Amino acid sequence: MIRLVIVDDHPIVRGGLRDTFADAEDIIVVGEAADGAEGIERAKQLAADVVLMDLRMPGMDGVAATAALREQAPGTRVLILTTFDSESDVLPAIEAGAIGYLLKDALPDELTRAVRAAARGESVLAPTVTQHLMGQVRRPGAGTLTDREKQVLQLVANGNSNREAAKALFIGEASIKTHLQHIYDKLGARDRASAVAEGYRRRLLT
Amino acid sequence: MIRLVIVDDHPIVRGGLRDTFADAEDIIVVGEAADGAEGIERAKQLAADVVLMDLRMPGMDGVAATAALREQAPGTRVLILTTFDSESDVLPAIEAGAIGYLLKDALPDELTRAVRAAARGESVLAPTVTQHLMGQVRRPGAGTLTDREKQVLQLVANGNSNREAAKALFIGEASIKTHLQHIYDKLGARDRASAVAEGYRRRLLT
DNA sequence: CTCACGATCCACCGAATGGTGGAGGCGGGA
DNA sequence: TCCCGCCTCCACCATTCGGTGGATCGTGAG
Repeated sequence: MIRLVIVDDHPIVRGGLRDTFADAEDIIVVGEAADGAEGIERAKQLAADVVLMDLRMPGMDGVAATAALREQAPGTRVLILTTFDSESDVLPAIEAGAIGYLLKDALPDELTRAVRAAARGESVLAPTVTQHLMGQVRRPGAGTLTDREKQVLQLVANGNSNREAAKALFIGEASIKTHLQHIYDKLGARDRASAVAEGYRRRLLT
Repeated sequence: MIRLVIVDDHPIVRGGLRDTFADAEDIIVVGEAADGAEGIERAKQLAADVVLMDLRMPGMDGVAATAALREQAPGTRVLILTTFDSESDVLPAIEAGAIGYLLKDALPDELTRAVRAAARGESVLAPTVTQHLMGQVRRPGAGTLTDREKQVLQLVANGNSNREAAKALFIGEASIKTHLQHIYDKLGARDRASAVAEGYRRRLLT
């Protein structure tokens, strides 16, 4: 019998999931939670085998909760179930130790199979998620900005010219230009506008 | 008896909603659909009183479906139920003729009450949505980009130069520059980079 | 009909940007 | 210890961009 805990801030989604697993005889939903912190508590208390975790939640989000669970309850598998499959969501979740990543448009049947696979320690990924992962390994290192580069990009996003950004960081204009060149390389951007766009897509900017 | 149709592309959400309304004796879920076009069909066929509509769906989205329903079945009330409450989602939905706008973190009880209100022709808005609406009436016009301007901004965000954007839209480079000037004015941006940033913050860009 | 608005286009100018190819210093990990 | 990544800075140049002040045309609302 697989002991499952559902973590999602939407009551409606929790209801739908509970319903889905009602039909599976080998899966029992032992608990629910509406945010990450609560989810960790439930998973530990109830000795969950698998945690079905949403990523975007108020309070402690899914990534943080996943990482915490990996430490505090290494035997529990975390299966991400979310609406989004952007690179910026997938990678942190996998790094945090999620064993699988599904999208909410998954059919109930896929879901139960994924939970069983997760309980066995197997990885289940939605097809589009696989794409993102492959894209990532092909250019290792690329795509991660240094702290300084993030600062520069943020200043540029806020409408600062190179000169203004330089003053703000107490460095020369030339350095800003160099940082920007590196940012363009890493993000695959052609100019500051597309770099800012990529920054938002990858959630590097606010 | 209120005849309800549920339109959402996530089977899980549909299940949860069906469940929610199973307890309400005066509401009967007569149909479901996974996208806007299907939703319109169901609503017309089944003479729905209220349609519970998600905004973000593959194929025909919720806004387009809402607008179409207002024309083809004026007696049917459309109640938006979605995850997002950003200005760019709320306003088009209201303009398209939705009678209410709820978020998916609503409690089951709120949901049934909202459906009853919608059936009576009353407007129900989630509190945060009300904020957005109020914010909008205070500065009319400003902050809303025209379709063309959105296209231009998207192209710029994707790294196109003015010349490239012009070719893509089959117009002159001068027009791109004019559009950009208007975009800067409306968004309070100084250059294309900050305009793109504002575009993402206001969820005008993908 | 008239007005407002959106979309299209024009010219000119200074300033900013992007591209290239360097350079040195500094700190952490192999 | 040495190497690599990161941050800093330099010069030169073509291209692009932003600012300004116009203009015409079509459409839909009043």
